[in-house]
Amino acid sequence: MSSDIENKCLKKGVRLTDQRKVIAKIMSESNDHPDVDELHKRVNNLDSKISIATVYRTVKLFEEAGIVAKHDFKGNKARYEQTTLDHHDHLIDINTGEITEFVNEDIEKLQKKVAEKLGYKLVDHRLELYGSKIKK
Amino acid sequence: MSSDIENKCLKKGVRLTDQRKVIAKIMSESNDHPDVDELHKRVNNLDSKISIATVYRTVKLFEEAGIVAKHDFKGNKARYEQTTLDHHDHLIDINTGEITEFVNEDIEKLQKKVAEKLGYKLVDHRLELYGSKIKK
DNA sequence: ATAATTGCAAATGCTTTGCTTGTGA
DNA sequence: TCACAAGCAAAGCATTTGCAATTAT
Repeated sequence: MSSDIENKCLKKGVRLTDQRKVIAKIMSESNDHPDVDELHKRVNNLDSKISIATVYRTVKLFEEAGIVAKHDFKGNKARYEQTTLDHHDHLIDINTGEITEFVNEDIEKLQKKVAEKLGYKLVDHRLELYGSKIKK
Repeated sequence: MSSDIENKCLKKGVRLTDQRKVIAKIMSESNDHPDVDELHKRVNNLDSKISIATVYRTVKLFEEAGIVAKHDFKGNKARYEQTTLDHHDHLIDINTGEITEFVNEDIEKLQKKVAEKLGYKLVDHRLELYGSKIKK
């Protein structure tokens, strides 16, 4: 059974090795935002011989192919997630590290407007909210 | 003549050494967002014996005292600026690296609202726009 | 066949730290 | 005086890379 990411690799002409298939499968199944260490652990459950160097190389390759997205949240190592159709930003729980995704079109529009007012074409952006859970 | 940052140190009870005075002066005079290497170079023009370790330690100290702000823009080393009264965000020119500061109250409000809707109290945030200059 | 990929260990780049000597309040 | 700070070099940490062996197409 080929994973979602595996199919994207085929489409983009990314050569599929056994290691890449395993990493693709793990990332396709992950609904969180694992860092390389965590990915390596999960990958090693399926094939314990895959090195962390290969995970680093593969994750970078996938990122350059637009298949996965890399995030450098505050004070942490890089974390990855499969690219989705929709654009979303992240809210990070400062106590637990838990990540919630959100979409807000109004903010998107304002960002574009701000950039244009300053004489720039908006190419990319980064919006992260850091908060603590409100107990009710 | 004591610098702006030097005064803040006095107010916060941060011990003032010769090295810290020099670093404070340099940062007070800087209107850009220098990284530690750049700060070290500027500082060494006034006192060539100040080590980069001291710059690292001092910049961290100032940050913890709320005197300077640290930014980790995409793909770069940490950069610093003196904290100002107003809160502002940054637009980074993807071609030149040039940084423009901006303030947008509407975006701020929306961020707070988004966090609350998700059950969080907004504690901190990060908003960076990346763009390329529009030629006219 | 053969250019690309892997695993390993060593190298990297930024940042922090241990230790000894120096110094501000 | 004496707890704290500075300078130096070594250590840390995440990530990248050189090289010889292996593999996908």
